[in-house]
Amino acid sequence: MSQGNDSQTIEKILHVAEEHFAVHGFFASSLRQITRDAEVNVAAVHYHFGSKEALFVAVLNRRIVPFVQSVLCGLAQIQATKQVLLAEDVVDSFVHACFELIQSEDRNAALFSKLVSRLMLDEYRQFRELLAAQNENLATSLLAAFGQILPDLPPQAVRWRMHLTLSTLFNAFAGNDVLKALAPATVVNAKDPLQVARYVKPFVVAGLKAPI
Amino acid sequence: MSQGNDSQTIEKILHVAEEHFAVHGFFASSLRQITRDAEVNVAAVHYHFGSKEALFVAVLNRRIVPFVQSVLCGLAQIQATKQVLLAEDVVDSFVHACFELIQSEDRNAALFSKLVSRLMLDEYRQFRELLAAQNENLATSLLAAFGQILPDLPPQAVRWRMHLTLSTLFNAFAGNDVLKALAPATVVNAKDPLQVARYVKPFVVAGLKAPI
DNA sequence: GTCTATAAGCAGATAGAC
DNA sequence: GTCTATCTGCTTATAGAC
Repeated sequence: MSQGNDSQTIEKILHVAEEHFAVHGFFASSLRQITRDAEVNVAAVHYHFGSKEALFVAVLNRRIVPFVQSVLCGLAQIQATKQVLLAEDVVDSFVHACFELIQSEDRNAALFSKLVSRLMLDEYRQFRELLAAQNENLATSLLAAFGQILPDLPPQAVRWRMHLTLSTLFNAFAGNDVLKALAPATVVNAKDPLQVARYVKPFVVAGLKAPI
Repeated sequence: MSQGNDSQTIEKILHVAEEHFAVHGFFASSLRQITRDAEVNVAAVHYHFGSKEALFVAVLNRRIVPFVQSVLCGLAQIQATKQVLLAEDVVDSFVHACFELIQSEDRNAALFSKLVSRLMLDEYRQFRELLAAQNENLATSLLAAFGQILPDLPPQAVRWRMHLTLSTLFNAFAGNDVLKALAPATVVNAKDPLQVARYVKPFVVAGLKAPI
């Protein structure tokens, strides 16, 4: 019990760092700005986490475990009550997991999608390896589920449908907006998760069930 | 005619900078690395472009103008021969424009999708404004085209379908791969544009035509 | 137009007092 | 566990010789 109020410090750092990493990315975020906003000392990051990279991994790991569990639980529940798994079911369990993050008390939990979008885009190899190690379960279970809902497609096509579905969902919930880059006048409200869910669900479900 | 071989220098800088910005992002790229790889002097960037930000804008502008023209020409051609515009037509004209970049002599042209993906994700406000000014034509024409192929949907839903379609297409051609982040074993070959086109086209066409 | 040298600042990381 | 002070290195940008 030799610790002081370090858990507060750790939480404050994780909270602010998550925001900075999600909004500005890993390289554009600086520990100095993060610790200033979190109102902790600069040295605290190195004391508690060891390095900037280790802090980034900690930020990701805090969200990914509950997220994966949420998706897998949702899938298991549906599979227990239904005999035939539908495309809608898989998409719903994923969307539901996103909403659990969004409606969490910790409002920054909603930034998880944006962090995952960054992992897709950037060349964070060292981080990917860490994540991949933790998520073989999710990928295996999801792939099995996608195989069930698309029994007529060859394995390669099933993987592509899964890839496109997850990319589209993560990017949609990340609140990214192409139209904003192309023409601000025609913008949609990509930041509102209720809107996102309403419009993205029919889109990916239809994409999943598309004929070959 | 007082210029020496400056056009070569400018081209070399643009070429290497595009690669660095697309792969590592704006902030993680440094002018020193870019000029080292381009085998030009560090000061050349400031002499020819003025600043790192101005270089980034120049890199984007070099691709966006021909891309927009390509999409709009494709659309106009289809509209000239057909009376009824289909979802497939709009997707095809977009995919075709991506392929023109990919099959260009300048192999780095293919990185354009990755750059746009970054613009969606990152908070490059100053760059967005510059791009938006140049692309009102594209957005207006595309929105009209999407309205034609989805006559039964309310305007809000049409904007969302367009948003989801363009996001999915740009991200797909960017070669990003969620599965790689989640589980390397189940990976698809997201870097091969032929594969991308083959699997993304039916996906987004079905998403576009989804019932409400 | 190209180059060197240098300015001015911020980054991550660490040592050591308290 | 917290803090200050500092080290080392890299960044963008510029001034001025050639």
